[in-house]
Amino acid sequence: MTQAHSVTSRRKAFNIDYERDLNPQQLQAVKTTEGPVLVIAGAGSGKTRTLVYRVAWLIENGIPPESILLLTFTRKAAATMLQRASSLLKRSCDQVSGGTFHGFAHRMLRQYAPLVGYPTNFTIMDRADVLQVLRYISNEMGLTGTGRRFPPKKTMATIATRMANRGSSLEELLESDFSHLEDQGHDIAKVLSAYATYKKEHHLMDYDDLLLLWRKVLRENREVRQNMGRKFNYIMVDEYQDTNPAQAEIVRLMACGHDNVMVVGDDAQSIYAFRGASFKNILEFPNLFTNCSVIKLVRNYRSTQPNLDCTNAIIAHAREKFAKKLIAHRKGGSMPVVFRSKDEGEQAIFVADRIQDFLSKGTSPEKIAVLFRAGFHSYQLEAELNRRGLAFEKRGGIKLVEAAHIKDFLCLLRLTVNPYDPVSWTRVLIMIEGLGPKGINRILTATLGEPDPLNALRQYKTRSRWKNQVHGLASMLLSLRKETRLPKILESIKDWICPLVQNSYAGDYPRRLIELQQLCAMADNYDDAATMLADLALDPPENTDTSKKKEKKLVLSTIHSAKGLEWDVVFMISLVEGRFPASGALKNDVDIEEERRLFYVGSTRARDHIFYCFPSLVNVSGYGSIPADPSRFLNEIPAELMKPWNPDTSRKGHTFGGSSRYTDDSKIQETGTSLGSGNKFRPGQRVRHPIFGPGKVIQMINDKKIKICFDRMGYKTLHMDYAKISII
DNA sequence: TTTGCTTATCTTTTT
DNA sequence: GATAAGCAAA
Repeated sequence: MTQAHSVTSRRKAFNIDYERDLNPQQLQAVKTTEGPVLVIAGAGSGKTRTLVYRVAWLIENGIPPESILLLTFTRKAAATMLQRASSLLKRSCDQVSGGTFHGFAHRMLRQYAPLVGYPTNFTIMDRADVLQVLRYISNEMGLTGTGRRFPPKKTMATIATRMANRGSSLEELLESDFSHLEDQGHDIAKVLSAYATYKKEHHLMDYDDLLLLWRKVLRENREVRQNMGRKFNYIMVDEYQDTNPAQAEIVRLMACGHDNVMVVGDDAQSIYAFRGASFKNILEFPNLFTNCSVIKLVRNYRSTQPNLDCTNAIIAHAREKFAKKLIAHRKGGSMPVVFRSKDEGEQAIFVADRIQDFLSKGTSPEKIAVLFRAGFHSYQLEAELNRRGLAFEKRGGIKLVEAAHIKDFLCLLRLTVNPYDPVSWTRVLIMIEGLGPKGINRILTATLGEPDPLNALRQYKTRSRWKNQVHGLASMLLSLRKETRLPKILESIKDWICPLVQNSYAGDYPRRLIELQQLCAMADNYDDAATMLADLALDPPENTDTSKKKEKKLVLSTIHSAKGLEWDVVFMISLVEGRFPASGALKNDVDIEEERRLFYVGSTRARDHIFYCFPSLVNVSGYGSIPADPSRFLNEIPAELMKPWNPDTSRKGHTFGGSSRYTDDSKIQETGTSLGSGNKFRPGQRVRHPIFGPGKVIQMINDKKIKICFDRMGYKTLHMDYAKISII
């Protein structure tokens, strides 16, 4: 190794007892001084602990903290680990670099972007911005008029991001994932290329650009690589199973010259395929780094054996065999509970009842979590909890920065960094009364092409009534050019925007004002606007409910946002086909496999108690209550490994009966079919199914059976007594 | 041209 | 149950 630091000097200086706190495998990982290491760590196996101790160990042995880089899935995860390391060492670990791939890439690009033809004053577009730009471009190209069925902008965004993250070509991608769009490939390609040009012209980057451009810098500049290699001697990556090929290559390039890379992850917990990640990446690691040592952590310190028996059963059904069986370190434990409810309302009541049980028995609220597949699955439960006055914190829901007035504010701030950003201009200008899309378009075409858009706007000639306001805006932004103190900048922006916010959100102006003040208060943590904006875009704070009390709350979370966390009590709700596995995943096996891993991730979050809940009827908007089958994943767990909720103590009636599996007896027939049995359907007709979405009738097989080709799922034969099919 | 109103649509998951 | 698109009126 080239840049080794002496590792023998100051042993035992801090008296951490590694042997006592870690098992032999963890110890081996912690004490590896050089070369690549792959740590395959099962759920609850103490991988965070391993990383924390490794940071401590390296520092204790004389490795300068600033030469350690810790990449994690969220910024918070990095911060937590460094905090724990600090308390072990009894000294600050602040100098250790930590954060997310995107955040790190952003930091680097602010320095190196010119090497790939970008200015350093670029701004980051969030997802909503991307959608807006894509819509704008499709409109400009005349692809969205009535009668033309161009893929919705969401699909376009998905196509773009998958191409970027997987590194596949448009043709490959359309063939594999979007076969119904193949004949529109030409138009899609045109939009995508216009999108790329647009971003470059206006100094904008989306999330994927951060990664790809940073990779490009590394690929093309030997000096930068060597710099990185010298600067960061030890690189650690957590949740490596959720990285994509681009990120893997970035790691490879940054480890230039020393190969001191340790990646930690669990192939069975890979749940970000939609973002280009694949569990195969983690298995590829030894090919990327030769002489890589592989360490496996299989002992589970979190859960009890009855719980792990279930999770082992779930993952045993995976097509790819993850040769890992979790063995509980803790003794005892109770069996997972299954509860069938009549509908979602009853499910909410059940969960709320149980939560109150636990609370009254002394469990503190922050040790309880309710997990679900998608954000909206918890709506009914949220209502029920509110009714009972139980405070909760929802993760993976609407973020503070997604609120309209916050966005307005941030767009204004973005303009101080990048005055070429039309997305922000549009958002800001539309606030001015009397100024609409057409007017804005005229302004932007006249000013954005100029070398100095702000001055151009200051001198923009018009006789419209909004003239003064627009000029005032330009003057305000111009005056901020000389201001380097971030708090002052935010203050000016707030002064400008407050009257307008008051105007357009008259009802809850006070609340919004408080949130804006909170935002301004965040300025203390940052040196400049660009850093603050990047941080907010890449790691948005959850909506803090404006009550600044640090009250301990129970958690409602999507499973994705629950990654890496644990609770004493976990409820998994709405475990029915179409919800979990999600309807969009029913079409192919690969997606089902990912759903299964997701189910596995959810189940392994529980320390002591887990409740699997499923309603017999689910609400699908526009269709009312429709019958739903229990999730296939529940059926994959042998019945004897779970116990039904004891009907005696539950409210009444609707618990599932006896030992029978949750199959067809559950089909509850509500109000019959939507359209009766008459031959209302004809081949060629466009129809819609509440779960499968839109499709085309292929054939009426007989009175009761119909064959439909769904846009998203392909061919299905449905029974008309059960399926609620409507004409569109 | 803007704005206000009505109607349709659709809900994975996230850096 | 939010939000975008579509249409009529100011």
